[in-house]
Amino acid sequence: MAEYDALKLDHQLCFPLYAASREIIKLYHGPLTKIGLTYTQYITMMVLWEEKKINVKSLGKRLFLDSGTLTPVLKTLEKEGYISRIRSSEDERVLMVEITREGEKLKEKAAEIPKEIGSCISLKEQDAKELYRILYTILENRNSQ
Amino acid sequence: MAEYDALKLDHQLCFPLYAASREIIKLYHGPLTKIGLTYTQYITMMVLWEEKKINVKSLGKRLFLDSGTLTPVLKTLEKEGYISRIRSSEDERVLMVEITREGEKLKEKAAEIPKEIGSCISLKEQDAKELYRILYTILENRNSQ
DNA sequence: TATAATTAAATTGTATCCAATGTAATTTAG
DNA sequence: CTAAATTACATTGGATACAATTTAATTATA
Repeated sequence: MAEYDALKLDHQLCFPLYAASREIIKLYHGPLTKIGLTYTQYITMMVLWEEKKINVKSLGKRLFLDSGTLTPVLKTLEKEGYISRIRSSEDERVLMVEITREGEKLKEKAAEIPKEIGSCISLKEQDAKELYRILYTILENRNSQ
Repeated sequence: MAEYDALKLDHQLCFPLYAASREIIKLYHGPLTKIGLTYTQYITMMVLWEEKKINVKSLGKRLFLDSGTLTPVLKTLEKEGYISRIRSSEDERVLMVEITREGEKLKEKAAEIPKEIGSCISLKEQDAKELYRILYTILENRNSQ
């Protein structure tokens, strides 16, 4: 009478999600160390390479991270010279984060990373697309709640 | 001439994986706090509810975690009385982790958690299956390298 | 308009993660 | 047999994550 046991690692969706996420992020360690970034700093810079200027709240919504995580990351990136942090004059509560010339230059160094990593993840084109689609349905659901 | 930019958050598979993973794990915080576990402790206990006894290396392979992460987690679980840690007599390097009576009892308290969480993740049955399958192809690929 | 409620960041405290290194036990080679 | 290599786990140090709280600014309301 082998009944179904929901408390098995293999029966949980959260676990492969958690494990695969960390495994993939580990792949970034080498390439990112070469350009002196951590993964969190990297995704933060990706938003800034795209937006140029953004406040902490919007950045947090984009990255699914709160100020508890972002504040120290942003302070480090500022110290490295890649961004500047300036309070908004219209609303002193708001902190604007803006990319610097140095930050822009860093993008060139990072240019090869996506390709480099992509070749390490052996997923069929169709599976990669499916994965991407399903993950975003989860995220959209979350961000709207 | 808007050329494709691989360095966009939306063009990376790693990011939704990382974000979705954390979002899902956050769902566990409430239910797990009620029974006094963290997420890492929870997945560790899941392996032990299944295996009863396992060494640190095998546990780490199962969870994709190394001793740097597991050692402190296991010490905490031992202090709570849910597991015991005993060196193997055949090979003194090996540490065996075994579930206790208290640890077994904890499983009853955790029994409702999977259902509770499942209802929070609004994924179609088919998508959940696909996600599961694709994540495991990534993990199997990793664990064999 | 005062006061209450809300909001945006920062801070605090706890628990990971993980790379790198250390240590002790065991195996392997010469 | 014995030095070298390997293995399993522990330790260390740095960087997150995140819940909870605090602080300061702004907005809403009585």
